[in-house]
Amino acid sequence: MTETLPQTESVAADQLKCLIERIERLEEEKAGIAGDIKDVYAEAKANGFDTKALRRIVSIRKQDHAERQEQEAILDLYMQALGMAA
Amino acid sequence: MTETLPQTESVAADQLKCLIERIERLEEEKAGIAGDIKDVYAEAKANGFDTKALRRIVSIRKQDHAERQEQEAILDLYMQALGMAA
Amino acid sequence: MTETLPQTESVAADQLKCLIERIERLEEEKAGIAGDIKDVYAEAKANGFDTKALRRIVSIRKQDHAERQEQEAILDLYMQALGMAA
Amino acid sequence: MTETLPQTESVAADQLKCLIERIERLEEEKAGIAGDIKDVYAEAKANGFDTKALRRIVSIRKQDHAERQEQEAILDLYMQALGMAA
DNA sequence: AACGCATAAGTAAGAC
DNA sequence: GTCTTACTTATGCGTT
Repeated sequence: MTETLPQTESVAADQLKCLIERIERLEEEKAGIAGDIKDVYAEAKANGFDTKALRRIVSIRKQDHAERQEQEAILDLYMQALGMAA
Repeated sequence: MTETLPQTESVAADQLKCLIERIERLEEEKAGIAGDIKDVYAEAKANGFDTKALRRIVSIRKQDHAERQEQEAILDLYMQALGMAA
Repeated sequence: MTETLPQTESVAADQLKCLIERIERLEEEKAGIAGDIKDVYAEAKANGFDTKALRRIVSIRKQDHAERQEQEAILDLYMQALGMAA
Repeated sequence: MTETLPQTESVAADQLKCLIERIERLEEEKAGIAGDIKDVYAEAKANGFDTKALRRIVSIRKQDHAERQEQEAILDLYMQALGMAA
């Protein structure tokens, strides 16, 4: 990118470079945390816990209970209609 | 969990609770960063960049360049065999 | 691929071509069925059903109940430990 | 669903049941075909093909070739701007 | 026409 | 070492 090119192009290039660097930095951080999570599961396993069950609990707790039950209403209605009522 | 249960169980429960809380805290952080990444892509889009192409660049840069070209070779070979040579 | 190349190469190329064509044919079929499914949801919606709830029912029913409850045992144990018993 | 409920509800329930059964039947078919595809890849692998490259070829062929090159152009442009020109 | 969601593909890790 | 399973990414679809 030299001075023979229109300025707008080099500006866009700089902008692009900057965006990508920000993304890459953030992805690094994310990967670091993912590694930490893995470590916790490994530690749990080493202490005799079933990691598969662990993951399910985490997953279940993740569903926001408010929103979940909001949907539950419609769901229950349909399930009753099908004779699937719990 | 009352005093009628063996002590070892309550210890395990405490340990479990602790593990799960650590995981949940880390996952929150991870989700936060994922959100930040999304924001950067949104910003890029708002500035007229093609986010799909952006993602491809990030992805390409991620791959170890040596290993990348190794794959490219196999791919080219197959494509030639199919008469799909670029 | 001409007769100046070793025969084994052209054989491999034929084999490759054949494999790919089989895959492509199957993927076409699969896409056709996916389209049919979409149509059924559209029809359901046209009859006043909430497609989101519909999808959830289908999803719930998909989990093989036997295997699901098998896992449920461990899960319940852990949830009790956390004071999350339903 | 007994005669104490309004007739419209039981009609809706029947309709719903029917819709769900149709969806489930189609999803079964779809899963069957997905299995067939997996088998073809397995066969390819057994014959010494690199399945990863295979998948990429199938994927590439899927894209409308015109649209593909359109994307390639944008990508090249961005890569040049970053000094990543191949 | 653009946004977010939901499914589907591909990738990488863990179990047997 | 293979094979499944889980996670991540990507594409396409429905909605607004």
